[in-house]
Amino acid sequence: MSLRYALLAILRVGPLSGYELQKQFSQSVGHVWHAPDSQIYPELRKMEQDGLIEAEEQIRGERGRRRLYHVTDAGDRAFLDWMNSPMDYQRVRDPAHLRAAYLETVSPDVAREFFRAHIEQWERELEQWRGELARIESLTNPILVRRLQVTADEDRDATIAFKLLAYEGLVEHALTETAWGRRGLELLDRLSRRDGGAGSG
Amino acid sequence: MSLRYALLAILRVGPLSGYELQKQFSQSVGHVWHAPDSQIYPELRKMEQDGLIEAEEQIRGERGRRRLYHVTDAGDRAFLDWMNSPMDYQRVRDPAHLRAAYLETVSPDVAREFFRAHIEQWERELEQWRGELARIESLTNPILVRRLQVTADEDRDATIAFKLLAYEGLVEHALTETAWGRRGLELLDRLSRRDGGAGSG
DNA sequence: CCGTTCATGTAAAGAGTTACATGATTCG
DNA sequence: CGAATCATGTAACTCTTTACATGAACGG
Repeated sequence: MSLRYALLAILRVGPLSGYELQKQFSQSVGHVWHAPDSQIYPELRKMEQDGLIEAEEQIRGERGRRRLYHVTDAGDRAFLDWMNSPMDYQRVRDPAHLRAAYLETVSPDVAREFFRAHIEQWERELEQWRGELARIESLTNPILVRRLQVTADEDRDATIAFKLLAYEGLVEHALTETAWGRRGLELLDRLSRRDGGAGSG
Repeated sequence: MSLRYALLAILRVGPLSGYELQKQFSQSVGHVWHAPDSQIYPELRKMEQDGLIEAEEQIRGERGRRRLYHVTDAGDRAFLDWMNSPMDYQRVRDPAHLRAAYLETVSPDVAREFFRAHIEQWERELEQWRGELARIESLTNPILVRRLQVTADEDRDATIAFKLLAYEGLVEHALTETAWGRRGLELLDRLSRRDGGAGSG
């Protein structure tokens, strides 16, 4: 149910069309909460039905149309209610660590490839999140800039600080994963040395 | 789609009923991949239809029945195929970090409670995983023991080593999260000192 | 006979993924 | 006129959650 609140978080700063929202989304919150356009458009419609947002239908050219959404008071309240409610943590579901626990069933090469891919995957995420951190620090993230324009002076530091903290947490997670992947590769080295060196005789 | 393979991983060691499977599951793999019984029973039926497992229906008492499942050759192949296929990583979807990025919209007390709950949540997971690590090291995990009984001598070290590595990775993740939560609390302290101390004047 | 454990599910709804589908505007 | 971008969805499917539902065997 977080998609709705992720969308509200962005829309609260100012009105956007579904298309713009989707773009902004994939650049900012999308790094924390991915959603494809096929999920965003229907969700916006549902939010409109629930009275959380309202659309201003605009005409582009002869037949083109564009729905500019803005948050209603009810939507604002819904967002703040969510922010003030306790988190419900989902149970852990970690396919990579699940698979890692059974790597003795595959060849060393496949196991090695598994860890290599794991490291690569998390290095990609790392890059994304570090990029986002840099854009927050340098105030070049357009959404953040727009947000700061509607934020009281004394709240600006906190606004930036929380965003930095959030992305730092993600970066730390990614670093934990890449480090783990490298330990996996080291384990494979040890196991192959043992097999290759002393052998069973 | 990992549930199916998590179930196969356990069943491969030896036949179990849905009920036993569910118990074992919640004790071992369930720490990495949670599934409630209402998901396990139907999945077993589907796996049976797909020919990955077979049931031996047993009668208990007058009307009680019990389906003892075992993995077929096709099921064994399916598991190994999965293990040998590349992982498909899901996009990140992290409600806690999403929320953290917007904590400036709530009171310091609520923000503090958020981080406290985050630390508590991950300390619970930490405890689970450390317990599992201990049970692997001391060979008191019944599934692992059964597995080792059907494992060739020279593969036992690797079997244990991969399981240790998997749970160590989860432990490290949990530690990263608790550390992040504590940094969140420190940030709140700094922000409140600044507001309380210097104020805006 | 009563509580615990064993035992197996169904039904409905919600969340997310993937593939498909369409068309307008704008810039060169 | 063609390509890129703007713009908005639907449909089908899979996965997961939550709530509901039932009853037998066994130990005391």
